[in-house]
Amino acid sequence: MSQEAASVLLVDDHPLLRKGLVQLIELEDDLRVIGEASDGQTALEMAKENEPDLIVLDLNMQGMDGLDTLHAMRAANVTSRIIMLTVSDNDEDVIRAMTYGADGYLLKDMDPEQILERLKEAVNGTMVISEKLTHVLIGALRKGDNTRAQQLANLTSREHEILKLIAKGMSNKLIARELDISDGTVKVHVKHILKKLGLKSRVEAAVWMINQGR
Amino acid sequence: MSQEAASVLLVDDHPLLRKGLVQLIELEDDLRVIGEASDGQTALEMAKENEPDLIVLDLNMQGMDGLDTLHAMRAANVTSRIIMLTVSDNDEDVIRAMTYGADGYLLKDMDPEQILERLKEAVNGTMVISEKLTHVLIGALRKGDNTRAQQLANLTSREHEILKLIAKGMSNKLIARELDISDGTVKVHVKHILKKLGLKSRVEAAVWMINQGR
DNA sequence: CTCACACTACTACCTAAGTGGTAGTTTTCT
DNA sequence: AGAAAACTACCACTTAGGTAGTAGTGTGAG
Repeated sequence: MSQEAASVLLVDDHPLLRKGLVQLIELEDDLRVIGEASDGQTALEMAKENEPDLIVLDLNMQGMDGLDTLHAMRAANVTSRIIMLTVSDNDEDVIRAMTYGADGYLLKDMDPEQILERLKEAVNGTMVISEKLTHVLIGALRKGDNTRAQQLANLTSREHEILKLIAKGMSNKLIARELDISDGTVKVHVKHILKKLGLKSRVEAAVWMINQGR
Repeated sequence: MSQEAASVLLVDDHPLLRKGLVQLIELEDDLRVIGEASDGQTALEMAKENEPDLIVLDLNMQGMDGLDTLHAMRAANVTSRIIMLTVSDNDEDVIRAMTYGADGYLLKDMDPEQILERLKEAVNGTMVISEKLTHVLIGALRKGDNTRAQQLANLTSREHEILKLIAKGMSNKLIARELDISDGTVKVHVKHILKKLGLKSRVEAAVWMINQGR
């Protein structure tokens, strides 16, 4: 597939982890790190400019998180292969990442050798997922009735936004002020959120969000 | 201080991060990695056997977490310098780590060069703390009145019990049933909890508990 | 023993949260 | 263009949550 080394962009807000990845990747002649970013914005810019063959994207970043960044990149027609790398084996995250157009999802606690191998596979066009996570996808593909991930996926972006604020402990009034809408409207959204998630109160929603979401 | 290189034990459940650290440390002649562990148990055993000069300990590990490991090591009379390394700049964690006998507390999002420098300082006996975190300690040292950790310690066992149930998303009525008391009484406890923690609602309490507690 | 505190319970009151319905506007999909 | 869904807003209503004060019981410290 490649006469020359594939270009790789690393995105992670932990310099230490980037360091580990760089070292790992540079062992491989087929891969060459052409850039590093520690946040979503710069990652997006670099991706648009350089169109690397492969982007390794951390899910848990401050500010614009990994999913947002992924979303933004695909919206900006970045065609690079994008692999999510994360500590979390959270169901929601995996499924969202895949629906947002990720080409793979790897866990940081994998063996470095395995990670490297998967990255090479990814460049060659294979979908790569940690073994731990394949069952999640299988579950998600079972006719859409009760998967939590689907429940969450069914939330509108507004609802999701509000759910995140609830998970910060904010009251309807505060949320209303934050989003510049009436608190009655917030109540409507909260009602829908609770219904869609099958929960009984904002407290349950907050707990659910903190445990599942991010 | 040292004719020969100081021995270092790395403890982190992310191989990738360990890789980054190893590379970083091996740049330095003064430091030599003599072991790696991915969990608390083996870390403890290795620490007891080898008594390394320095132990770099991740806070967020599965199973026995970093604080537990630290605690266990000190209980086993491990005299090595122990530096906590973590993503979290959480107040509780910092204070707990220091009271449990950590010699330093560094954040993973620091510059690798800085981290390395701090590790060397630590070997030479200096207390090292990320700058971001010094203010936390200052706050904690201000006559013991308002530290979060102490606030939590000030909760009665009943209040703590109820706080945990709130953090599961339970309503006053459910909690009352669970504890076999009236829901009015639960309200009283909740009021006290909110007052002691300086929070405004059970939702904030739930969020706080989930984030701080464990 | 006495004092302090935790735990319990109750009343009364007020605010926040959640439900149900209607309805106008914008966005998105077809 | 037209249908469907999202977002907004309002009203009316019920329930849950939080505050304030009083008070009885039990327990542990001094």
